[in-house]
Amino acid sequence: MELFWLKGYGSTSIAEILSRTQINSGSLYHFFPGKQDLLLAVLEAYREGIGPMLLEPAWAGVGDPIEKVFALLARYRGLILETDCTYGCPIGSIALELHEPDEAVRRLLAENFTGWVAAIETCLQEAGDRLPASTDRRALAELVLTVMEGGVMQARTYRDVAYFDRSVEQLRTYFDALEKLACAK
Amino acid sequence: MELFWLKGYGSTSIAEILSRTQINSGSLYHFFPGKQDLLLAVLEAYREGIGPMLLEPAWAGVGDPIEKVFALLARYRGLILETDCTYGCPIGSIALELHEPDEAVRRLLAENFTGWVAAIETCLQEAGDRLPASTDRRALAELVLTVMEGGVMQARTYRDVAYFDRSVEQLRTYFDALEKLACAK
DNA sequence: GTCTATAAAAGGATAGAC
DNA sequence: GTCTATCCTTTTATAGAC
Repeated sequence: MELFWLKGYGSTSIAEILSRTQINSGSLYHFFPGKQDLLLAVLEAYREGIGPMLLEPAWAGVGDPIEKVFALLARYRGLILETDCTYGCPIGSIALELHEPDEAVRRLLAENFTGWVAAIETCLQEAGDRLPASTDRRALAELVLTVMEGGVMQARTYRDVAYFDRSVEQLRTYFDALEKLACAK
Repeated sequence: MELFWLKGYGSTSIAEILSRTQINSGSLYHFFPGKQDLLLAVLEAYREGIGPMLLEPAWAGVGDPIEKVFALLARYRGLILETDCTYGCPIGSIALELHEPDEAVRRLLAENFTGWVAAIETCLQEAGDRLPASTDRRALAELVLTVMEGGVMQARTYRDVAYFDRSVEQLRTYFDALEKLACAK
C-alpha cells in the first residue's frame, strides 16, 4: 500500500515489495497470483478505509456539515505539508497512471471516488436549506473531489501548498455565495 | 508525444518509439541521450503548443472573455468524447505518474500549467468589472485548471463524460454568482 | 548521421524441495 | 505455507561498422 502510494504501481517492483515486507517470493505468489492482485487488494483496503481512516479522523470534533467539507480538505492540506508538497492522492494517481486498466481495477478506482463523494454528498444534504434547493448536491460533492484532486496535483507539481489553498479558497467563496443565495430566498 | 499521451511515460518503451517512428536505435540516441530527454522535448513541445494548438482552435469565433473560459473546457469535453472517455490530460497524467521527477521535468510540467493558467487569467482580467474587484483572478484561473483536471480524471475513471460536465456546470454556477455579485455593487 | 547486433540489468513469475 | 534458486522476457542503452 505504501509503496504503491510513494512510487506508483508501475514503478514499484515485486522485489521491492518482498524486501520491504520481509516476505519471500513463494509466499507472496501463494496468496496473490500476480502483481495486479496486490493492487486490487490495496484498492479494496482504501475503499474500506475511507470512513475509519480518513473521514472519522478528519471530522473529529466537527459537527457543522459544511465545515466537514472543509475539514476534509484541511486534512489533505496536512498531508501535503507532511510530505513536503509531494503528496499525491493514491487513487487519483493510479487513475491517471494506468492508461488501460483492467475492468476490475477501474471499477475499484471508481468505487473509491464514489465512496468519498457519497460522504460529502451526505454532508451537503445535512446542510439542508443552507444551500439553495436548486443545488445539485451530488454535482457539488463531485466538485469538492475535483477541487481536492486538482489542488493536490498543482501543489505537487509546483511543490507549493499555496496552489492547493487558492483552489480551496475559491471553493469556499462559492459555498459562501450559495449560502447567501439560499438565505435570500 | 502520442505514445507518452496514450500509454504514459513509463509504459512506453524505446522499442515502441523506434518501431512507431521507423527510426533506428543509433539515430535516436544520437539526438536524445536518454529516454528522459525525449520527455523533456515533448513537454517543451506541449508548452510551445498551448497557444497555437490548444487555445486558438478552442477560441475561434469566441470573443467574450468569460465564454472563452468555457469554450476551452468545451474543447476538453470534445477530447473526452473523441477518446471514448479515456482522455487524460498529458501534463496532468505525467505530473501524477512521475513520483520523483527530475527537477527539469518538474519545472516543465509547472511551466505547462502556468502557461495554461496565464491564458485563463488574461480572460478573467479582460472580463473587468463583470467580476467583483475583490476576486483573485489568478486563483480563479487556477480553479478553472483544477476543474478541468479533476473533471477529466473522474470522467476517465467512470468512463462517463457526465462527471466532467457536472463539475463544469458547478463552475458555471460559480461564475454566474460572481457576475451577479459584481453587478450588485 | 545511420545501421545492425548486442550488452547489461531489471522486471514478473515459476519450480520444486521442505 | 514457505524457502531458495532461476527462468524468461522486456527494458534502456551501447558498440562499432558503414
